[in-house]
Amino acid sequence: MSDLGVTVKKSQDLSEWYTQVILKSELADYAPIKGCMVYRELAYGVWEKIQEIFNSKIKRTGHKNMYFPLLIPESFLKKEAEHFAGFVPEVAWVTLGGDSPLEEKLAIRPTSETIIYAMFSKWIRSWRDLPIKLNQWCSVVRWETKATKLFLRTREFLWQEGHTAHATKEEADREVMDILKEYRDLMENYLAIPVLAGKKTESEKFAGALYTTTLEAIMPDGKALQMGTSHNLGQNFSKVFDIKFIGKDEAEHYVWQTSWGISTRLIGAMVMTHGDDKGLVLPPKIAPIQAVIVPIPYKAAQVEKIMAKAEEIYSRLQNFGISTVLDDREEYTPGWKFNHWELKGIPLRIEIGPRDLQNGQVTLARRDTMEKMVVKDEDLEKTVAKLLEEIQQNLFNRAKKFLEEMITCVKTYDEFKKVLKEKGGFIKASWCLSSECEAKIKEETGATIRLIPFEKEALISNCCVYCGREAKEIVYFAKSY
RNA sequence: GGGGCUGUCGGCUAGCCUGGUCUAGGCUUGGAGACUUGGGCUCUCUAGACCCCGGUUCAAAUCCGGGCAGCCCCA
Repeated sequence: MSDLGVTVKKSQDLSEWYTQVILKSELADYAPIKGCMVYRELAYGVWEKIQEIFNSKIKRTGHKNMYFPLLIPESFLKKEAEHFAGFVPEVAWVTLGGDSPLEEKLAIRPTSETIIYAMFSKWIRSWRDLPIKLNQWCSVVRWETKATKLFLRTREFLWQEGHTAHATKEEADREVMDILKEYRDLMENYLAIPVLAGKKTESEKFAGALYTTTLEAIMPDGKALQMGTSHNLGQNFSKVFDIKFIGKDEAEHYVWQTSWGISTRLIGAMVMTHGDDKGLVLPPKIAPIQAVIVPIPYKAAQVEKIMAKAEEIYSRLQNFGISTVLDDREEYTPGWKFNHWELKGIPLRIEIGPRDLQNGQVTLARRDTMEKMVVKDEDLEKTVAKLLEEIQQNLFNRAKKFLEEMITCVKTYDEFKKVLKEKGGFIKASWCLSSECEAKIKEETGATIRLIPFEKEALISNCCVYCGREAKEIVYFAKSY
């Protein structure tokens, strides 16, 4: 095999495999600026799909898209102390305008709470102005010092940040959970990545939040990946930004706020979860191209007839709502094209050659199982649609099975360390709620509490896995990206 | 945060240790053409590189220092 394709096995060296798959499939590339990347048409196409799906979800529930400035005055960022402390180590600053120093330096947004809430205080007067539910699609900058990992750790990345203001805590609580549910639907039913849902601990919550909820996935190397978070900000920001309204009771109240986000990280998770030794595998519902038609034009056979058939199939599938490409390039052989589209993860390949033409059939090959099959010409649309659904389901089922296998219950700290070292994945254990135990475990093993599950489960042990004192909660530990 | 490794045509690499015949070799890719086409065909012609800055030296891809970029391991 030439090095056009991926030269390492996914199971051998996940990190090298991951980088190669992304570069060689032309999903993305390194930019000539440290820590920055280029989202090429395939990655951006996937991102547009995510935008399309999520936009339609939040528009149904009355959220509006807006756009706020890239630059945030330092004084805004400083207003909420915990928030500032959490973000300042990785903020990039603008200090010059042309040659002259600015009077107040400006942060390139690491997140937009402060600039948005400065506007909220101007816009909100009465209970009739509530709730405000808005969202923005933008990029943010966080000055990471650790090694770049395409999609997972870059200094600039694309995301969506939602911000809402409500009259009551209960309403904000509901919003946090509603969004988390939509995130989960996007991840599981579109990206085909199963997730665990829960609450973050005090030390892992968003800087400035009352509490943070999270969705966590597991990667093939047993490390967890945070897929999305939804925060209840309480009144922490409304108090410092003075966001007040006159309630029905004619008294002044501070609003209750939420914020939530998902990023292009999801694309990295998708690559790792579904990809194989041949390259990317895109779930059909998120694939910018769902099917590719490769004609097999033997010269002895009637090339024109084969090409005409290929074009006919192309129109039929497009009309049926299946995003299709006809690869009619003459300079590449069919074998070359097979490899090419497999590397790019296109879920379904359709071959049409002399044999198919003669028998009134077409040949289909699925990307997830590499299975080839023949289908009667008249059944094409129906079969293709059905196969795409099957592929979608199969990818999810496969990933779900893996997630379940990667959850291990432990009772003792020795077991904990052994499982973490030998198997990885999520480790379910009892915990006493003390942040000292949490910090010690992190220090000694590198594992953090990824989440406290929403559904209360019976304690595995009555004792905290670290200190042995009375346990209060079941939590999921893991090493993470 | 700490430690280690790497940087040569678009991609993968040879050369570096031991400075000079390096006018930098190969494979692949790109371009032109021919021949092919059910799993990365074959052939001919052609294009293309020493990461940047400085130092040592008669002489630097090669040695030294710094920068930039990437990767890995540990915390």
